[in-house]
Amino acid sequence: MTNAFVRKLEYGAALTDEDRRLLATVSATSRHVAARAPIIEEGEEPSDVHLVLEGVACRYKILPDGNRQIMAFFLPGDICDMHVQILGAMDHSIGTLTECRMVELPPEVIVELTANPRINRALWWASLTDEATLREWLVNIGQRSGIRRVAHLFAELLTRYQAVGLAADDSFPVFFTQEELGSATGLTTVHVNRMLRDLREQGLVVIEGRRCSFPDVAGLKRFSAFTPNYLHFRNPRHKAEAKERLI
Amino acid sequence: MTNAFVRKLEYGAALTDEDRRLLATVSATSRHVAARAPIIEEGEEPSDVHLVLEGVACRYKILPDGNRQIMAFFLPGDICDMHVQILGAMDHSIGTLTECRMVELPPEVIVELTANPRINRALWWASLTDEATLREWLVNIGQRSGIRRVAHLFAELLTRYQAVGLAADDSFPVFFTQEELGSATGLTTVHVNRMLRDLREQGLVVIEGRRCSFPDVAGLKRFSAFTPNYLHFRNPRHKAEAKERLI
DNA sequence: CGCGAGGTTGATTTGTGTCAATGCACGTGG
DNA sequence: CCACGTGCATTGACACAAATCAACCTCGCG
Repeated sequence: MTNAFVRKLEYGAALTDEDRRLLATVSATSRHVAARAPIIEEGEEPSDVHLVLEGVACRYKILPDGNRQIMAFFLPGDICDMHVQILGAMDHSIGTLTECRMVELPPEVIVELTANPRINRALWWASLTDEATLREWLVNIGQRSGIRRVAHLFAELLTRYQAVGLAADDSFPVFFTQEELGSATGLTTVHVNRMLRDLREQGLVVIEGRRCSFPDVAGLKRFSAFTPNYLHFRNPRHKAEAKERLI
Repeated sequence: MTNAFVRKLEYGAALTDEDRRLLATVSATSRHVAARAPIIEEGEEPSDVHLVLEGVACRYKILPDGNRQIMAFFLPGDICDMHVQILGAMDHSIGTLTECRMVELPPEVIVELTANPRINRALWWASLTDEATLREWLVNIGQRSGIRRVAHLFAELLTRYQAVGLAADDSFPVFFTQEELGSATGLTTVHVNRMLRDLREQGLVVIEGRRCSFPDVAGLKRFSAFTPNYLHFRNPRHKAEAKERLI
């Protein structure tokens, strides 16, 4: 009865069982999307809100010279384009990386969801953490060396996968090519390859089969100066209790 | 009776005279803030929403090694931290660059403003364009060479100053040091200095006295591949008319 | 008048990009 | 079932953009 979407929103508000049922209901009908398929493209006017239940999608822009910058990875539970319809034309594109199971929420459903104060708060929380993640990516690309950029991205991805219960063993699926990793970190494919070799030699990252695992998570986080505060994965019940204690 | 805040929100919704009066009223009481003064710091829990009427502030993060990444410039009319209170602790800091005239909007006023559907829409629009600007900064730092990064930033700043009626003559105040420009573009001070020299020699940027002006705006935009779509400065009245035509 | 913050310039180093070749795994069709 | 093609990973040689280090300049201001 639960899915990654519900599990993620738990961090945004203290949901009731009824809230969970509503969320499970609206995300019950999902469709399969092939790998590397477009979802919405720059210039289009979006109507439905998209949400990833399985697989990975991304937000990106393609420059005149053909280079692309990936601006976000959407893991299971993530909403791709909440609110963008207010702006009219899309200023970027969204597409899948792997095969995905996705949900399309029409405007009426969004209205229904936001009418519920706890769900509304949780959706807000999700939007705002997405933006905080974007800010951290800017810091990552703007200030860190290539190897630390890749390490930091991995630390973030692991933390996010764990938050929705999909990385209990400190590993997540290899949903990316090295070229895509480069597009996300502002590095070339060749350089990403070398940085991965260095990280492997340092015992921080192991890529085997279709899994990316981390034998020394603490070391990875230390090396990349990763602090999870920007992801705001604090249990909302604790928050509420903390507030009560103040009164 | 109008100020940069009202002028900016005009782009977000078709405001009525009454809306403008309300906006002017809530932003009537402003306070002076010194240059390089903190507004909110990472870790704090914000309550009021801050808004710049005159001068320039910025959003930034300081890394363990002391480097800082500037993630946004707040020009006159810009809101610094709408909605962040939902997340609890700030994951970044906000501070002034120049002397500023700022408004602090307490939660009750935000409630009053968002109760008005047009103003609510305009505030949403402002948040979403801020996020779009952040995305473009990521593209800028991730994909463009140093000189184009600086040029693109200038093209954006000029466009934004013009949108609030403060750059009729294709120039805006020099609100930054070269070090700050470097923190915003992910370059060192020394390199920013050289890029500015190159831009001057190419006739694209002139910095004289306290003004930064652009003798060849079209050339600047072409050189930096600047397209203003992500700023979403389309007059909402045109949008409404365009929709009517479709019906 | 002298000090300090910010700007400018040169010499040198280094991280990352570019170009090019090779390897490897996997799927497909003969 | 093998041969081939294709997409992705890997490696080396080299080029270049940007960082670093260091000195000096300029100008506003106490």
